Amino acid sequence: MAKPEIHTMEELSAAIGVSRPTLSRYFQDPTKVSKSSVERIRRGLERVEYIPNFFATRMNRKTTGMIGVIIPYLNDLFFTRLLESIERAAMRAGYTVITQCSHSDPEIEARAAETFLSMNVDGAVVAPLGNHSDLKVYERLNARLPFVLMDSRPARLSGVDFVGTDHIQSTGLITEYLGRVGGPPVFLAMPRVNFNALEREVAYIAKMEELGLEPTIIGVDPLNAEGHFEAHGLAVLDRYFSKGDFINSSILCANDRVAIGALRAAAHHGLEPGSLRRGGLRIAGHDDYPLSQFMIPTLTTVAQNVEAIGQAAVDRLIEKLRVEKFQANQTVQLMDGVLKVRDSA
Amino acid sequence: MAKPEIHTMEELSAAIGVSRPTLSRYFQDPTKVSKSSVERIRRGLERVEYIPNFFATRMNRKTTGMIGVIIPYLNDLFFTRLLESIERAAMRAGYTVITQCSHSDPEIEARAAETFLSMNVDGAVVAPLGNHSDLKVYERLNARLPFVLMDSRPARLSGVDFVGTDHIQSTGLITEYLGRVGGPPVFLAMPRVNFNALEREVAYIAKMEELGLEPTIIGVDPLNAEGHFEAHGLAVLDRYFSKGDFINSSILCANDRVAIGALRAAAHHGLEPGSLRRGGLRIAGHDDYPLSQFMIPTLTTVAQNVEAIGQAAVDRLIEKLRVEKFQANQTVQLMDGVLKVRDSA
DNA sequence: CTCTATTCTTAACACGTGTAAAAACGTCTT
DNA sequence: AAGACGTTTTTACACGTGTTAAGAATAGAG
Repeated sequence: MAKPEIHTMEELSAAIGVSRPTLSRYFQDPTKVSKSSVERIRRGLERVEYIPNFFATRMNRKTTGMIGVIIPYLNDLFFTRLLESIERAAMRAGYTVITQCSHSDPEIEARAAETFLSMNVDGAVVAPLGNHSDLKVYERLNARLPFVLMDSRPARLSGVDFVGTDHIQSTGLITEYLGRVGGPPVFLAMPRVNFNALEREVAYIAKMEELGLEPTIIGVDPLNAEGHFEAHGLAVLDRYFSKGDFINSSILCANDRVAIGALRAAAHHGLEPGSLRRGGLRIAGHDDYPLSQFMIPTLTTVAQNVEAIGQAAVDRLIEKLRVEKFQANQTVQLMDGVLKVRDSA
Repeated sequence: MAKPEIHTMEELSAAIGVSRPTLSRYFQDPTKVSKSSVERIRRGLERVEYIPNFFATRMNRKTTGMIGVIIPYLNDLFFTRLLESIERAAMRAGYTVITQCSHSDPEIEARAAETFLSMNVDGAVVAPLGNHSDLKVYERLNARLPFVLMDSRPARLSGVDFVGTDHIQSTGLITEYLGRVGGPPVFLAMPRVNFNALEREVAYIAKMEELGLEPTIIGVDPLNAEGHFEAHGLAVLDRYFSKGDFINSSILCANDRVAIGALRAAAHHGLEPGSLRRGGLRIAGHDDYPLSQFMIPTLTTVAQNVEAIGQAAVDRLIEKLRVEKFQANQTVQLMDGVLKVRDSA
């Protein structure tokens, strides 16, 4: 049962009687070798245990066929969906994805970038950490690799390609909806862990002013550690609801995870947010988090087109690494959000 | 501003006046080099852009310092928590984690295993895909690497280390609790995507028989594609509730995601699951999914000790790769679940 | 100042595969 | 049978770093 283990192409060449360069070509692209040889090699490999050494192959090829992806954290289904869509798109294009998670730590993010450089990845896609991440890391990657930022965009960074949601549009859309069907919406901010947090605040204010309404923002000061969005939404609204504030308001949460905390706060105070009764409490979110449709009540939100963002990021990356050094001008792709009207607002 | 880019140690050696072998030792372990040289190298590296080539270093070292991790899917916070705890544990021990996601596809899982072998990872931790995954993949990894399975354990696989939750204990715990505070619990199964699905069913039946109660299992036939646990729970209970079945039962869901769907089904039918009223509908889950505490009502469940499982898996792996070929006997570590009594049951 | 221990440099080979050039082989056409 | 063409083999060098052996340089102790 135990096939003999073979560790080098040289040995394999001796074992199955095909020259090493032919084997090398076979493993890179079987069509580069005549059918008769392919057959001989196939049969040989069945009798023997051999895998080409990953490092040795990558070291000598001009292209490694790998793209590096960095996401800020894993415990968020939004990012895992994004990651999945990127992996699928990359797989379709024949690339291998190496994922690194920065765990909300700029140092880890910087180290991951170095790893990508030292691995000669063909390109890199990064979802930035946030305000406290080191912009030099992105500039460095952008200067040395085909590089695309996604999801959230540092304000003070120029010349870097970006793919994400148009928050002016998406946040404006739901702000307008809330203003139309209920009272003027209040914005429940999220901890400013990334640049989208602020972008959505700004978009909300702009839309409110356009509608001639007075913007109100609550929950800016983070009460919790980063990344605990639900706990943040719960804590902020629990305080307000305890004082009787906002119990009849339309509340637009900066994202669905905050909104889930908000729904919990409402339930805790016996409030039933919903669009049915005019004038009552309404709660809405942003992102269309996978669980939002199962919340009680189901959560009204704006869906980000995650699949399109992942696909576009990979497409743009591949476009860049094809033209090699032509350094085309900066591309910024902003996808529209889609309103998902459910029961909560 | 732009430092000169240096691509090899040879060039670096010439540029900063330190011999190549000394540089090699410096990058592997700076303490292997005298303080004066360390200082000279440090200063040199500040004036120059250089990163050792990842592949060339890994190819020649006997140990790569990498451990491979395979998880079945990303869009589940249970697995991302597990992954995070493994990454933390590995980082503490000085190892780099390479993650691959099998996307519920045995072929991708097998390919990931091959990749790990060809990368000469020092060890591998795998959360199995499920019934349809190829056991030979695990046997192969186990024969060639320090290897640990986690989370879910194939029944017909021997001699492989395992770390996971003791489902007899955990499921027994909540079954007993439900039986004590309410009517005899019904078990809402989950699609049998992994071995835990069946283990929990069996554990439920065993405990029920121990308690002298009649076990009832519903939702075994999956109505949905794999991985859509919430939709499964919702669909199954929606059917039953529509007919008036189980509306006053204690329902133990195979995991929290199923339970979230179950809560949604209850809400849809105007039912309010909870422990307050005797004799009414109760819903409980398993896992302590991160969002369970924010559900409406908050979800009663059994917490898996994810942090301990990740840590134990890494510990065991490191233990194995220290003793190298001593092939110690099989180790099976089962962690206890902890009851989390909340509002839903 | 010499002796010894440490650390460094030099030189060389190793790892496993990519790749190029030239020679050898096979098959098909004429 | 000769020629043309495509494929394979042979041979050799390349990639960037690990690693070793021998000798040179340096430091500290006496």
